[in-house]
Amino acid sequence: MSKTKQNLERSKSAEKSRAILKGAMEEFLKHGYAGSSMDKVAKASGVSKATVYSHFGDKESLFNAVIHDLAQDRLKASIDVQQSQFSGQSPREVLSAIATKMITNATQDSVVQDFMRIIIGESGRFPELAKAYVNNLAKPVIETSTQYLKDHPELEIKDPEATVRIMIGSLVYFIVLQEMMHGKDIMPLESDRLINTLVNLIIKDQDC
Amino acid sequence: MSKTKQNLERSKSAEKSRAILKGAMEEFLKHGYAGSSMDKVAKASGVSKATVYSHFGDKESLFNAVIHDLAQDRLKASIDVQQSQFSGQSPREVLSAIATKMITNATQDSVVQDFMRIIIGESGRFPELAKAYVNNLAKPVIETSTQYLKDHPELEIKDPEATVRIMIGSLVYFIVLQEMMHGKDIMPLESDRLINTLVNLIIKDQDC
DNA sequence: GTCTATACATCGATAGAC
DNA sequence: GTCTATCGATGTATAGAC
Repeated sequence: MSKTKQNLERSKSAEKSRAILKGAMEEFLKHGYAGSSMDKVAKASGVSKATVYSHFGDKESLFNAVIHDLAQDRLKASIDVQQSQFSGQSPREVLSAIATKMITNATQDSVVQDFMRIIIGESGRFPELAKAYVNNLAKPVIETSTQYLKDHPELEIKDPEATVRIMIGSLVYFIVLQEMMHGKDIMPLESDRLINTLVNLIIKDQDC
Repeated sequence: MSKTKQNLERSKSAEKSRAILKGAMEEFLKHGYAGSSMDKVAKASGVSKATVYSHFGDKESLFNAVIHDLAQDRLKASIDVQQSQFSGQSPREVLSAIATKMITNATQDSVVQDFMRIIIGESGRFPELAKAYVNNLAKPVIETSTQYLKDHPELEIKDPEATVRIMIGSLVYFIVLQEMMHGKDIMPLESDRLINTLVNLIIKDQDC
């Protein structure tokens, strides 16, 4: 077999792998792990069931690959807390912008919500996947935000990491309760009220 | 059939219902909805599968009954925020006590964690169950705590409800990240640091 | 490598004896 | 009311042709 033909075959196979990963992602995000079947994954991917098994071994391995792919690529942008794009603004503006961006992203992107549902729901049966989420998504956000607070000693924040956990926790819980658990139908709350109160708590006024 | 015999039959039937509910609860909390089978539920309950169906109709109805039972009875105590038991203490002590109790309960009781996993994980496919959780568990806690802050105007809290959401959110996220998602192995944090920072944010010092 | 066809277990749900 | 036995559908996974 010629070298070009080898590469062609290899890229075709890689294409199938991506197609399977994409189909499996849709299926798992929609129906959960136990609620998904390899038959439907094969159909959604446009390949036969045997091809799915030849590429990913078994259902658990495929689920692992899907979640890791989501945690490493697809969702990195959603939680991207780049200080660079906020440079030149006051801490108050920066914190407000980060909070607004988090809530907007999670509210508009159904993949974010489905991913959080599955990663929390399966965290008991798939602890390694939960840890991958913590390492790849939660930890970077917390550490980057903590460093930002440490870089601004004029804010006089005694415990930056605990403060960041309070901020992130408030925002995540807002998304979980209002959007994912459909709480906005029952006890609505404007996100601006939460964000303003949060920023006012963290950044104390000078005149008091 | 005599009246006493009727009552005996009725109570026997009610006993079976409770046994089924208990067995189904174990099964659903451990394996999730799709991961549970009616065969295993029957085995765990000590009755035949046909009896399970004659009492609860189908799998979905049984799941509904289990979740509602958990949300209405089993978990009410875990989130019981009774001001009465905190009377006579300062607001600072009361808030610390509430936060400590929430974290302690959720950390020690695996049923609380499994319930949160399943109610969040299935909130997309069972929105009514998520709403039942909001109405029966989240809403009462938020409203009671909000009323407490309103009853203490000397704290000068501009937006009591938003403030409560921040507090509850911080605590729930701490439990989710550290315990349920196994984050304590990766990025440990003493709960006291979170609680102290939280209370200091909400209750401003007089001397500033 | 990828397909069709199939093996074998388990699923939700029910019929019929008692 | 509760059981055993069983139905048809669907589950994961694989064998064998190409």
